[in-house]
Amino acid sequence: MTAPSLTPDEPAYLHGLNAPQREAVLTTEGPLLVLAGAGTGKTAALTARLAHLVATRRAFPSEILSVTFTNKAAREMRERVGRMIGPAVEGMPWLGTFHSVGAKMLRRHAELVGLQSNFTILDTDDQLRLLKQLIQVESIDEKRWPARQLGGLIDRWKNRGMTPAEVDAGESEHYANGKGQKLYAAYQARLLALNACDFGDLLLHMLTLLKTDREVLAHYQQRFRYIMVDEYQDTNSSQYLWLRLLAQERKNICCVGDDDQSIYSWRGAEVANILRFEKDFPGAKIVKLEQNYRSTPHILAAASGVIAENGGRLGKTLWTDEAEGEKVQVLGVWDGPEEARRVGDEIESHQRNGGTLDDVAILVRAQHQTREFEDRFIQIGMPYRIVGGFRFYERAEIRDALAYLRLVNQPADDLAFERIINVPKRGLGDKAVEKLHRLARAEGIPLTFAAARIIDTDELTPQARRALGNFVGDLARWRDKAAQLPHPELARQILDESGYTTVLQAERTVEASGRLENLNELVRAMEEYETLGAFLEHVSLVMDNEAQADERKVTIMTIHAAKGLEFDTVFLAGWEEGIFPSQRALDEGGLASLEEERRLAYVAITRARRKCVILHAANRRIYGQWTSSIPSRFVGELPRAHVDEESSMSGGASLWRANWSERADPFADVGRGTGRGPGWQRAQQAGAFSREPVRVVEARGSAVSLGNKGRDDMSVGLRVFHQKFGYGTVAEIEGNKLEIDFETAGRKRVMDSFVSPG
DNA sequence: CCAAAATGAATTTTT
DNA sequence: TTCATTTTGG
Repeated sequence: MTAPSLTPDEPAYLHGLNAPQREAVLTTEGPLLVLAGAGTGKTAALTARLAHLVATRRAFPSEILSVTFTNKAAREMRERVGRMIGPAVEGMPWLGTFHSVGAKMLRRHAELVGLQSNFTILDTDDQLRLLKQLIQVESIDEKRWPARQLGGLIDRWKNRGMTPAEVDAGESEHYANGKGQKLYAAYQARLLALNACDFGDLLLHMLTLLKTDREVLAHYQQRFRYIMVDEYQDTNSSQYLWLRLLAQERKNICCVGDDDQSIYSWRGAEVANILRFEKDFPGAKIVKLEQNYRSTPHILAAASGVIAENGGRLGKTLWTDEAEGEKVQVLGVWDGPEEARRVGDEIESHQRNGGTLDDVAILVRAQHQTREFEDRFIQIGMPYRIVGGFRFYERAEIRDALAYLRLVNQPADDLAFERIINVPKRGLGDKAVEKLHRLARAEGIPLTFAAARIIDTDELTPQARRALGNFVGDLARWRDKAAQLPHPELARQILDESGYTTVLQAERTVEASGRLENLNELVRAMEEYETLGAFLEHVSLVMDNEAQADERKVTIMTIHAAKGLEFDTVFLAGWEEGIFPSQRALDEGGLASLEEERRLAYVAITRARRKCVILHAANRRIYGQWTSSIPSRFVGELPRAHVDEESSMSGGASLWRANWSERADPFADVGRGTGRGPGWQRAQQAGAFSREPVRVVEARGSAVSLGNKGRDDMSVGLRVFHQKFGYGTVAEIEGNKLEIDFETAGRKRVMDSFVSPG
């Protein structure tokens, strides 16, 4: 990073920036699009620009809106800007994620959309439970029309900035024969009644407000002298419309992004937003950051070669001053376990050469691929860390604890109430809850109040009545205490008095003690927040759990999770047709999805600084079935000059390559049902495998038919063993169901998969 | 009401 | 195969 200084006394924030970066920083007025390739110093430019705006007094920190997608990105920017401009960064209230900024605005104007400013922010779990209730009310078969599907649909509508009124019949048709719109409307009404918002609402409500309320719009248009947007290629329509309205007046909007790294279209991101920036903002200036400070030329060339296959790009050419380095390695292996073994071996030799483990990452397409590595690494004692999966705030015990706090904070939070009414067990089951519901609905009051009322009647059994009475009493007491006690102390008392900790302590298992530990951590985390409300806001928006970067471990994660990160050595596993590109993506989205998968490949390769190893296996077990597979088409798209190929099977990967190039239409099986058809057949014909594949199974259906066929090692009179019921004799066989006379447990009907010949 | 048994689903997931 | 969720029977 050396660029000649423009002036000897130039400000510190320009140090080390190259010419295009400087241009991005110094272009303050008018619309600006910064196309920043992977590893080109985007954040450096962005933060310098912020510092520049403040240092040159073009705006007060409070007059700059800068939005990111992740809390991590926001935090990083805040820290870096802080280092440049000092404490003034404290006065940057509008630096944050789209959602946190949206929430902040919305709390100010909540009453204009029918909310109170202490509204609750629901997560996907709450959202789903709410939808299930509404679906039931409409007596729709939830089997046929899952709540998830409706949830996904509503999210998509919200991503596109559509309120229920804007959903037309065609759209509505996507759920339960046209009931989609009605349910969406009902859902929104219910949210208002609960004084709650889902993630989408944080933006959609604000968008509606900006569109309908001139005063509010004018206020923010005036306020934000400058707007900066990170990862612009990931914005959805609603975010785009929101930004466009806010920028309309002053037009000082700077968007930074990379169309080649757009990998979130399934979450509503519209690459089109970045592609048509110039049209949206006439007179826009475009700056390209193309000098890469991260990877070797071979790695860059490999990545560029793959991404070049995509159409409709804005187009950038990454280059670097770095020395050659190693070629990208492509490794063909026999099966999944061998893949894990090879990676393990490579990492061990990397260690022997003095390399450290936190320089190494294994990137996979889908979470389940991490298993194979986990198994192997446990075996060889390789320290690893799997990123993703369950996050702290998604754990059951944490969500339970939060539900108690939410309910104390906001009595109308019915979802929290339902979650914990019988947690820990109080003897308040479905029947009691149903009665409560009925009363609450009839009276139009929250469950908490309905509960207080119902205990004065004889609707419930005496037992349930007493339990509920206690619960209502507890809640009232906690609410009183909330005013006096520091909130971490309040939380501690709630957990004790509700019996939650007692139940866990009584369990005496490893898991239970882990949960208690988690709850302690939660209470500790609360101490950093002024109020209970502030803490709850943090939890609903900042659901990330930092920590544990201490030990030296190999990182295993999905490519999606790796975006924005970099490692010295990167292993890219499972580059096989059907896995990557994922069959499902191909089936559902055709060419557009294939291109997104290719961008994923590009993101994956560009994570590597010095060494990049791509692996593919010829055989893999998928959902318990052995399936043979051929290398990903992306392997074939790697420019040969920058790649070293090796195969643990005779024949070698070159045969697979030939195989791809001879195909006239590379998208021939896009959209095909199973994707297991022509691909593997061709691979076999081409003689790519030196041995017979273990077993080639017809795509689907076999699992089902096997399941019902029953097993052939069972016969009437046979003595068998069952994990739970012990020994017994088979009395009857009906498909895969057995009637067994157990020696101690008596006669039971069980599935044959639960017994073994004894 | 609860635990065991049966059933069903299984990319990616910044908030 | 392995998981989470729903159904069931005591």
